[in-house]
Amino acid sequence: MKIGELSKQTGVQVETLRYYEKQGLLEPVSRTASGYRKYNKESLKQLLFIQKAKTVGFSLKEITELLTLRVERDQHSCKDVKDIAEQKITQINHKINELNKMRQALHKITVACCGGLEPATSCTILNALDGENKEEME
Amino acid sequence: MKIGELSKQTGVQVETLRYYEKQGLLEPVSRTASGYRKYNKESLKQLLFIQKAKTVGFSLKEITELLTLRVERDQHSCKDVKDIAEQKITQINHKINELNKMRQALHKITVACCGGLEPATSCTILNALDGENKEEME
DNA sequence: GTTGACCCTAGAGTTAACTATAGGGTTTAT
DNA sequence: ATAAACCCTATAGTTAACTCTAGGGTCAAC
Repeated sequence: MKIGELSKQTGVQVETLRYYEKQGLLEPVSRTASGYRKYNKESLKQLLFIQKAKTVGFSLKEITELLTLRVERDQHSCKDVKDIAEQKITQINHKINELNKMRQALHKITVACCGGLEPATSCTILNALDGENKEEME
Repeated sequence: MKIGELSKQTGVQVETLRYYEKQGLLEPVSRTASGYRKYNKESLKQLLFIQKAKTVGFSLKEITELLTLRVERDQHSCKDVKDIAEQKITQINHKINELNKMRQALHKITVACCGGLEPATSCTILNALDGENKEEME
C-alpha cells in the first residue's frame, strides 16, 4: 500500500507520515523502483497504536520507546526490557488512576448536582474531586 | 500566597503560571496594592488538577472546559452541563480502555516473553496487543 | 502523448505550550 | 539605606508536532 492509501485508512495526513518516518517512528516497509514508500498491514497496526498512545498523553519519543521494547531471548537484554516495561506500567497505572478519579467526579456532577438540593457553587469538578465529604448533605 | 510560593509547592514555573493566567486557565485570587498576584489553597488545587489532566493527554483548552463545567441550579444550563460531562466521560473511558490494553500488553511482555520459550521476534508490544492468539503456543 | 491524480525532497511556516530576556518596581534582611 | 530576592509587564525565543510550499518526477487513463 502506498502512502496515500495508509493516510486514507487512518486519517493521518501524508505529510505527518513522512514526518513520522523522519522521526524514526514509522518506517515504510520498502520503496518501489521509483522511490515511492510502501506500507503493509503491520504499518497500519503500528500507526493505529501511535494514534492511541498519543491520545493518552505519550509523546512521540515515549511512543518510540514503547515500540522498540522487545525481548531478544537473550538474558542480558531481557532484564532491561522488563525494567523499562515495568516503568511504563507504573506510568500507565498513574494515568488510569487520574482518569478514574476524573470520571467519578464527572459522574458525581451529572448525577448528584443536577437535580439535587445542593447549592450551585459546590457543583464543579474540583469540588467533586474533593472526595467523600458533603456527599449526603441536604 | 505569592506566585513564587505557588511555584515552589507545585514545581510549575513562575512564567508558566503567568502564561496560564493569560490563557484564562488559572486566575490569581486577587492582587496586592503593588500589583503582586495572590493565590490560595483553591489555586493550588486547581493547578494540581491542571497538571494531572495534562499527563492524561488533555490540552489546555480541554482543561479549561473541564474546569468551567459547573451546574448552576437552574434547569436550563443543567442539561448542557450534563451533556458536556457525559462527552468527557466517554472520552475518558476511551483513554482508560487504551491504557488497560497497553498495560496488559506490557505485562504480557514482561511475564510471558521473558523466560518463556517463544521466539524473540514475537515479543513486541504490537504483538502483545494482538490479543489472545499464540498465547499457549510452544 | 498529455492530463490529472498521485508521489518525491528540501525547507519554510504554524500552533500549542511553554521559557527567557529586558527593563524596571517592591520587600526584606542587614 | 542598600543589596538580594522577590515581583511586574511586554515581547521575543524555543520545542514538539505537525503543515505547507516549491519544484519536480510517476503512473493510469483517455
